[in-house]
Amino acid sequence: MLNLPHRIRRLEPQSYLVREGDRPERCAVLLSGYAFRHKLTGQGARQILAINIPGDAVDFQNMLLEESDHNVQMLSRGHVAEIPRDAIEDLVFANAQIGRAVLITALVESAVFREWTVNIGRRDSRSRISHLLCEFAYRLAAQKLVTDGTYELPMTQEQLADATGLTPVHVNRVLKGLQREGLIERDRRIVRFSDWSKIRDVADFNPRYLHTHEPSIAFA
Amino acid sequence: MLNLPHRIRRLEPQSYLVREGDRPERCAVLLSGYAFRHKLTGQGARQILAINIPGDAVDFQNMLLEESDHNVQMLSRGHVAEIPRDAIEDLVFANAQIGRAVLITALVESAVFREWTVNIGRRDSRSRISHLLCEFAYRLAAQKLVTDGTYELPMTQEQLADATGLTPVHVNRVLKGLQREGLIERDRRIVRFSDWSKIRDVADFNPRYLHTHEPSIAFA
DNA sequence: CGTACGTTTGATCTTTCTCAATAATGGTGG
DNA sequence: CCACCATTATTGAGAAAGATCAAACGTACG
Repeated sequence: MLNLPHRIRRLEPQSYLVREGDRPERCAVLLSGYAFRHKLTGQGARQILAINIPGDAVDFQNMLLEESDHNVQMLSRGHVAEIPRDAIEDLVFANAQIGRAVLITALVESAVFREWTVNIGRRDSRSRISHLLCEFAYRLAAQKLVTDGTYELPMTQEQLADATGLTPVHVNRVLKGLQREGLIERDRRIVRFSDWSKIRDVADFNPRYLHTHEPSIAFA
Repeated sequence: MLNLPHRIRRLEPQSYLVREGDRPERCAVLLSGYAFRHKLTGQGARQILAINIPGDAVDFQNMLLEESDHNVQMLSRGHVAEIPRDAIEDLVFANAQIGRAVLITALVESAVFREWTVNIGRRDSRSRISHLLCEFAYRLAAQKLVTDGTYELPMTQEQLADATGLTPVHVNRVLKGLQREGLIERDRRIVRFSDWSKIRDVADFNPRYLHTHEPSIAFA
């Protein structure tokens, strides 16, 4: 895909890749750094919908539609390659191999949205936060971004709250609880699982929805 | 799409169209009746993820993946046309027009998943239930299934609860409340909005995420 | 080295859940 | 058509998870 014409851009934390209401004109591929999708309610509450990690194509979701229905913002500093909408569209519809790959990517992200709905709708705060930590670990591991069972979670507790439908205060209490129970270790934004099978059980985490072919080695 | 080889089936309420873990072998198009997607947690709680109405193709979401990550079940009696996976795949990748249409359909459903996450994560029970009622009305209206501002919502209060992340008891209290406030009228499963603009405001409902080109006449 | 942002903690309040009982409804077989 | 049964809806009382409010504490960076 990076054989297409593209432009590399360096982005600061909080900068917008997509704004709700925009007409999508390009698709960014995250080369480094993290991004997040979110939406605001009429009352100004924010719901974070997904976290994107390096390697993710950030705007298949909006690309073929007339206007974007949510925002995408950088979580950390990073780089993206921006490819014009037309170039991607031509490629996707000209080449069945690539078309299939793009469609599958979009469907897998859709599966992740569904799992988040389950997480927020039907798990208590402890499972809910653990689930987010597990998903993130698992996806990072697939990109070889986990070392010694340790990874960086570049989110503030307020962002974690907006991703899980909780308040920052409650997120803090739950994280401390998980720590007290010996399920996780934390230092700033660094997270380490003491025992993968325990946290996985607390989280009710089943990676089927990620549709990864081979289980990542770190978390079998 | 119905020019492809297909088989019409009549389905009873509660019958499964897709089970989590299945390898998708066909794609069903709903001709009549309603269906719903759902997932169960390890503790047996159910989260309903989406409602499908006549005209929806029920399994673009799983079709290209190795195994289904959620269940699809009939809500009411109805008919589906089942098209073999291979036939659809060939068509989608051979014909760019159709490929584009299928991709857009999948992306719009994805947008609906996102809005449900916002609804469950960041709206209180009153807005949340109202939002579901508004979305349903709006989508039905687009299919000309609303008459005199009245439509059938073929869901039990338990199903409404599983769709909104609430309990059936609370759903009941909220519905009664909306009724007492004069926002909705109900008779069995029939719902009528006394004043569309009022319920829309309570629901914080903005149809942008449905990506319908023309607003449905009933609810402009 | 101060200032803004993020984290932590305590006290209190509210929404929603849980448990339990009763009432209404719809479908079925006789 | 009617009586019966299972499912669904409704209501009340009490409990609990998580929210809110408020303050203090850390820490990173300019």
